[in-house]
Amino acid sequence: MRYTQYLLPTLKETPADAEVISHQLMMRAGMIRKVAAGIYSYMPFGLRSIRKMEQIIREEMNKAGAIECLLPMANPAELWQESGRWEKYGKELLRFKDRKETDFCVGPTHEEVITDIVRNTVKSYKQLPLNLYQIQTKFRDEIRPRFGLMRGREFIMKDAYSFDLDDEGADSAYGKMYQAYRNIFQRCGLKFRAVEADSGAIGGSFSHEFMVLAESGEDAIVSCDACEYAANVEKAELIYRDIETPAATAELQKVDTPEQKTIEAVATFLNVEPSRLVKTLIVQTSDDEVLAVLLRGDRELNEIKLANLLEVDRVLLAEDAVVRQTTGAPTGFAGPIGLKIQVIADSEVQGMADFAVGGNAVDVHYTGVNLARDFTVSRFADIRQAVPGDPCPRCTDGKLESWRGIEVGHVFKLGTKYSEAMNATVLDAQGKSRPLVMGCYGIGVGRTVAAAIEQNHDEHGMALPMPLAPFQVLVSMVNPKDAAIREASESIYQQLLDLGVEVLLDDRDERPGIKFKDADLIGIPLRLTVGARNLKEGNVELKVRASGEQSLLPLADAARELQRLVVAALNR
RNA sequence: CGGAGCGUAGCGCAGCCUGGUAGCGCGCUUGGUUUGGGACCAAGAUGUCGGAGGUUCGAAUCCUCUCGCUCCGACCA
Repeated sequence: MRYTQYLLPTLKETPADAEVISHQLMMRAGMIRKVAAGIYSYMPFGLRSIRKMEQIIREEMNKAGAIECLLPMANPAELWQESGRWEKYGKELLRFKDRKETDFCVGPTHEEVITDIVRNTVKSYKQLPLNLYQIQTKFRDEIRPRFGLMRGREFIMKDAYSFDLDDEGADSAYGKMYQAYRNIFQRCGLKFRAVEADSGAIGGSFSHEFMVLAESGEDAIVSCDACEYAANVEKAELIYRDIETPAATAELQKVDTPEQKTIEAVATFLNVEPSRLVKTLIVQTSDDEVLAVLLRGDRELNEIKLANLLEVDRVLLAEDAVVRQTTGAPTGFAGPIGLKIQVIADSEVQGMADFAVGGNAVDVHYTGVNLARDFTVSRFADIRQAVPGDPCPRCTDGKLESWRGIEVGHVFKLGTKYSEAMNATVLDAQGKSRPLVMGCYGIGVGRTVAAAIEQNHDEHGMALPMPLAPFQVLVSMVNPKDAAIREASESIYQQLLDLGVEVLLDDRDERPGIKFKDADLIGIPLRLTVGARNLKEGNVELKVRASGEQSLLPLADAARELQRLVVAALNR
């Protein structure tokens, strides 16, 4: 491709509304343009990366035995009513009516459509196992789209759905997808982790998220420094071995703590570490139950763990009025002593004695508090957020480390939720009708490209790895008006095309500075500079974008050498 | 949906408080000089000042309504 015949509108300045690096660079490198909040056009240069990502996914999915199809964006409400999600999905589901006033939605995911197809076409266990996937544009009317392609409303996603006769088959399908995902992200040259994730309301038995490690990641994950364990903090379990409650040595004492509402303030006031305090949170469940939760002073509640424990959709911190009503004191002085509601404590609290708690009255706390003697806990459980340094729940000597990650893929076992709701059954070998056991597997295509940029950039621009780069080689003619330079550049360009290398020829009549700045910005992995200086000696200059290393190549060998480097980088 | 802010040339912004002929930098066009890290000179083009209504002799500027966008929070297969 010749630059002068291409559309590659680079921006010298960073657009004001781009917050994260990948968004800024994708805008500046002319890869995307915003059309509306969370909705982008893929410009030619950006589309090339997107297509490469799709192709890698396609190849690995096919290799894993999945079959590509393409489902409609417009979904009839009927199907969504059948699964119950027309009501449940909420405002994120973009709904509309056709000319006959029939309700439709734009598919944010396609369990309903695929299940409908399978129930109508798959009747026998002999047709199983089956794994269908598509790469398609989805729409979710996110409350708050942000970070460019990272969290758009309209986005390209690969989604796959597996169908099996039984759990065993479904587990095997899951395993194959897990491995395919590892292959995909490995091929993209990404540093990533597969982490255990909360399967949420879907209630599957297991679920993994694929996280690209990046500072700007929206998710916090932990991993063990000794074994393979890794999990989203939402999910990360904590295990206490042999907890014993120490004997009480202190007397229960009421102390005045004027205006000391936060754990920090109380700890400083009482001159103890926050870890010697027990904090009491008043929470409200989605079923409107109010209960008290005890945590060590320096810990955070993991609301998802608590919701799962209580088997409710979600839990929230209670509003001030509710706190006042249940404890008799404003927020900041809640304590377990004398409370009439259910008290749930984090397991860690079981190992504490002689601690301090709120007094359920303005400006009052208790010290020398002990379990059992002073109040009762109805249940101890793992409900706090994991932090770095916590012991690994899987091995004996590992400690947890924490990272930020961008969720680029999610695999999960669905079970029979949709097949039962939508009556998707097959006959087994005994002639008995059984609901299909399903799994679903997503990859955010645009998000993965964005994540790759987050992981591969410097102050001058992006440096996408070879498999995702829009072009493999940039041939930059320093001065197109110089006949010798022009001739040499054109010759190499032609040779590279003949060798099947994806090459962009910068044939613009611009000053070298502009060309080099643009080259760094758009980050094509290999840059060949053809300039008078080296050409006199019969050489051209190679610069590797990512490492910055430079070398001279004889003009005659340049094309072949570049091809070799491209192939090597693709097969790394 | 709660809080904050912004809409003025393709991009980045000033002007608004205190109403009076719409500006700057970059980019763009033409000509010339220049050519290894975002050059220089000269001449030019480009605006429903987000939209509607109001106040006023006169509104980018003041008032009301409205639409869009961004950030923080809540939310998130």
